[in-house]
Amino acid sequence: MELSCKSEYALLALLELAACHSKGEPLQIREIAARQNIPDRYLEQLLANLRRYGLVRSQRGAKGGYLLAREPWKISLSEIFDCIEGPNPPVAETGCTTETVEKATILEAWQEAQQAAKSVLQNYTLQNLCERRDAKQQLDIMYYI
Amino acid sequence: MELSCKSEYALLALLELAACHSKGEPLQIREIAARQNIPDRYLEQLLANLRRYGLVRSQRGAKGGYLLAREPWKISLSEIFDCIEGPNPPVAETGCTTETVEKATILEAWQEAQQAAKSVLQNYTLQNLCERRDAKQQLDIMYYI
DNA sequence: ATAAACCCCATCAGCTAACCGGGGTATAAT
DNA sequence: ATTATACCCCGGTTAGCTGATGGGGTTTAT
Repeated sequence: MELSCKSEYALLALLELAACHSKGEPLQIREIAARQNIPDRYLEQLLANLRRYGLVRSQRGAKGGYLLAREPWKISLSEIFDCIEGPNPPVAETGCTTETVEKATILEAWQEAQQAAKSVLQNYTLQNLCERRDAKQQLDIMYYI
Repeated sequence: MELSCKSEYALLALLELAACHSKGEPLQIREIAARQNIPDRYLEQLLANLRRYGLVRSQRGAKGGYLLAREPWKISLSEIFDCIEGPNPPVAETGCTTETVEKATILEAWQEAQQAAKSVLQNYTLQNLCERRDAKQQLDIMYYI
């Protein structure tokens, strides 16, 4: 399974917001886009989505921008993926009885695997990710010397 | 993550082949397609793929068809997904150094989650799947009575 | 020889991801 | 009040993928 560009953009943006979170001032789309090299008009859509799902909040007007809606340690990666990748509720009565026994069996195994992946993502918070990034950055500096 | 139609078809076909495996005679595409309600021309392509990757073997000519290349307990679901979903080697130098520290960090977490899913699928064999299907079928009969 | 079955290649419709653009609206600063 | 800033919403475009179909070959049992 590939990590979609979309999700990567969202994660990168949230990582930036998490870094600014302590100082309480909003960060602008254009600033985030510039720092992480993301097409800004596209990022706008993604952030709008994250806002609708309550992961970030926005401030309009001059000096506006985006902020995390919660502390970075209260946002799991699982939630983020659900927001971005998730708008697929039209499952429409799937799940009740999946036509044939074979299909049901296969689906069960598949979902078990997906649940395993989700569990991992539930245990990662934005905070964790920031810390890992910082650690990586330190390592890079060490190697440079 | 959605289970692709493609993968489901392949799994269904292999499930049929596994059921016939003990009697050693090949099973025809059209027969599999009919039993599992799969477009036969499409299934043909999928089986060809599975053959190239050595999961099944084919017998040409009259009375021909497909057989599992190995015993059902020696084929993991992970392998199957790799064959079907897997033809994505054009990663092209990705993985060496993923541009920015942030991207690398994100990718790491993502891959960790994917690995968790893969582990589940590695522990499932076609045999397991057959058994679970049989168990399910018994249950259905019980309920019917 | 013939028919059954696989083999290979090409094409197509429909969908989604990624992206771009236009015009509207709220807000801070002057 | 006016203006500049920045979010907001809605739509269109393009490339690539998925699921599917069609045509014409080759192998093999009978």
